[in-house]
Amino acid sequence: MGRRKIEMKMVKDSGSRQVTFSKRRSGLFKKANELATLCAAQVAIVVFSPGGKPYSFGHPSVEAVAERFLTLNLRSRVSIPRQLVAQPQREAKVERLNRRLNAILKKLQAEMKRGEMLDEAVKVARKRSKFRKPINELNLYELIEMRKAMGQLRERVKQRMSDIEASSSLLLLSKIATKQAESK
Amino acid sequence: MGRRKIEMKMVKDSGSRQVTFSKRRSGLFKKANELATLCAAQVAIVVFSPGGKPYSFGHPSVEAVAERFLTLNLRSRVSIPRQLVAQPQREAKVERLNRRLNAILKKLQAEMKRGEMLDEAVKVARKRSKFRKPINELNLYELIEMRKAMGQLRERVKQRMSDIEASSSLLLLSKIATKQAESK
DNA sequence: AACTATTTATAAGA
DNA sequence: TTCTTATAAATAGTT
Repeated sequence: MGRRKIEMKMVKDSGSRQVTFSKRRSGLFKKANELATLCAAQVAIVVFSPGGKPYSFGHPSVEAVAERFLTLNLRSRVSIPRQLVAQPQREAKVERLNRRLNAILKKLQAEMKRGEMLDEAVKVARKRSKFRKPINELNLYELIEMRKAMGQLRERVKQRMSDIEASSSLLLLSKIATKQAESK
Repeated sequence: MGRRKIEMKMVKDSGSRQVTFSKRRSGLFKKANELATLCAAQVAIVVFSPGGKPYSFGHPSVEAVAERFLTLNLRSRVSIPRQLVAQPQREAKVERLNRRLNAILKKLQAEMKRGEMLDEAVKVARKRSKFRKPINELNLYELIEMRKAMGQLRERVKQRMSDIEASSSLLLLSKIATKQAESK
């Protein structure tokens, strides 16, 4: 989009790279703003320049978009044939599965609450920093702690998901195996 | 940028809006990718469509942007003061988040239970098959449906998890950006 | 920061 | 959804 076509590789000259970054960053944010305006969409962007400076764009704000997932309206999109859904005749195994899933969800919930605690910690830290500028040691510590807890949270949630997946798959496999045995 | 210039206001027709969103979202992500490639920059984007569907772009990934930033900027010479980890001084906003989270988890749980309904359905089918051997059309159909529904359920849960991860990371990033701005 | 020759994105249409 | 194409917009190189 200019006098010449350029290769899609990192611009070598550091001066040009900075100029390109500046132009394209503002182009990107403009596009993001247009997308939000034209489509009533919410958009959040965070960019770090090659020099490590952070820039952000948010419509209505980065925080609002990030928090929106909490208000996502879950609709049931799985269509289950009516005749399959009927008969609420629960047996022992179903009950056990039910209890296990509930337990998992409780843990998930507890872990999510930890995430909120971090959010809160950051707010407290931000308030403190108003009285102790520039950024102080305490805030650095907090960031590190936050990062650690974030990572742990993510790992634990991933693990939980793989548990759920594994048990679902096993359940399905066992059913198929049973049906095959019956049909012989 | 097309056959005609358009006003920068929300596209009224919902169909056109969806088309515009789709095209511009991919354009935005392409631009983001170019920015990252040309400038060795790190970029993270989260977008919600007018219909509420979340989309994300990250280079190298939304999570990695957070990770690398913290690694580059924080020296490892710290021990974390205990008092930082928890100050349960809940504010109204945190409470709201908590309630939203609980609501979502309830829905997630409801979806999980739907998965269990399938389990039950298979048992019903199995009982039926005792009277109609070998395996009948209905059972095959049921199995196929079950497999499909299982897969969809799993995909949805995965998607939800990646939404949560992306949003968490963005939230963290925005906080860090704010903190840096404050410290200047 | 501005200026343009070009390239790229995309609105409308199929 | 995907493609085509006329046109608007972004931008690479220049001043």
